[in-house]
Amino acid sequence: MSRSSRATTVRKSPAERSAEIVDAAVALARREGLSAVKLRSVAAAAAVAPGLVAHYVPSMDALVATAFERITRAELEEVREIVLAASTPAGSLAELLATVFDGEREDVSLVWVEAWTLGRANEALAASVREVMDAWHATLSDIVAAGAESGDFRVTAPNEAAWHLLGLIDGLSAQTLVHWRPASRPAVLGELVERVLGARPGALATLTPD
Amino acid sequence: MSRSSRATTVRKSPAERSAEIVDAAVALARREGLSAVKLRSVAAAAAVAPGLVAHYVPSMDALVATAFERITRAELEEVREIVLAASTPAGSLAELLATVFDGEREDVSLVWVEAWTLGRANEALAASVREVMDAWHATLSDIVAAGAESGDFRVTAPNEAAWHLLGLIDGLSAQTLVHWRPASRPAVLGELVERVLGARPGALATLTPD
DNA sequence: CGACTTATTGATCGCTTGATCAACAACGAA
DNA sequence: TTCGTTGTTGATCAAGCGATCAATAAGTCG
Repeated sequence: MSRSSRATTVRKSPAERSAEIVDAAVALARREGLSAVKLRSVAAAAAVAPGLVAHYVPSMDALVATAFERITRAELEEVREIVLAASTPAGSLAELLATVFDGEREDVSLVWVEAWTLGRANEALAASVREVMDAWHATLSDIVAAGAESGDFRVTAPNEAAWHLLGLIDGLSAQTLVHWRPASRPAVLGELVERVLGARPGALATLTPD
Repeated sequence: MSRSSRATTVRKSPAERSAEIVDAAVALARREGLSAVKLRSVAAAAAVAPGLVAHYVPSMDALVATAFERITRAELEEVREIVLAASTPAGSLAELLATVFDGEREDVSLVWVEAWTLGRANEALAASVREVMDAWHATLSDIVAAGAESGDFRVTAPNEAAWHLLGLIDGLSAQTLVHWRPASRPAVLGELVERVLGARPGALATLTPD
């Protein structure tokens, strides 16, 4: 009864353990937000002593930035694949909006909104935020430009329209985060976006599957 | 040399002192954000002992919620007055957008974005957020509805269009907060909003004074 | 099997937070 | 002036944070 605890510890390779810790941080951030990524909570999630987390990570700020990057990059990649599967720019955009507003992305929305404020005290995070936002804008810009070229969209400034769309996506996501809006109404949203882009009415109608 | 300090304290009426403390919290939140509203920082800002802040306020969460409400209500009131001064719905909206995106509202944007996340752990704040968002939507909805009735706007769902506009405002504000976008380009923004509302091209042209 | 390397532990430090409370003193009343 | 009310102070508590580091033990190698 003297040497009570000290749960049988297993030694892993630094690479493996490091990956486990980052994975735990990512999972934690996805579940409870970036602000839940603490030294001790990550350690608990990775079933590891607090000191080990600090040992494998330069700082908690860096770990938070890494978690943000992993989560948001994965989301963007997912959306990109869906977009590429569509045959027309209008179809791409319809699928993109349907995906982003499918109501199952509150976790990622929370990560985004937290990142905007935490970035003020975490330079690494701020840099990541700018990076991923940039990538989002590029994706949207490509779609809008393609639609402008094909004639599906009638826009004079595809670049600015992409900003507009990104702002709209961010803003509506944040709104749903506050649980204050029942749920974005995709049908009306599609109609409004059609107008923004000068698309043929109904071009984004796939936003309402049925 | 024993009874060294104890800066000559002046006694004020509870009402006056309470107001000073709230004012200090509001000023602090406006300057450094809601997350800077701490027991000790507010005390310092009000030139008062930490204990006195706790004495006049039920909890720091409540004080943060109060500061949020004061700041955002004041902004909305300011915008409302500007809107009422315009003679047409299009003019109202043009003035509203010009005001909101005049580039001098980063302080309020920060307060909003922080409130969205802090609200998750501060029920009083969350309630205030929903309240003021509701008030914003009502203001926008009134303008859109008036424009629809006068024929200036061609919208089928004024209520939804107001959501759209509010989301856009919130999203673009958050973007500028990250300092990642040079500055929203009002000219293009106006054009895009005209499309959303089915307004005559140039109807919101006052967005670019010159 | 014993010795060495090193992954891992967990107590610990220093700091910040919100909150509490006994002691103090400013001001008006008597 | 003296007394009592009460506005005010600042030390203090408990909790939580990131980070550090001596001690420990798991795995490997001779």
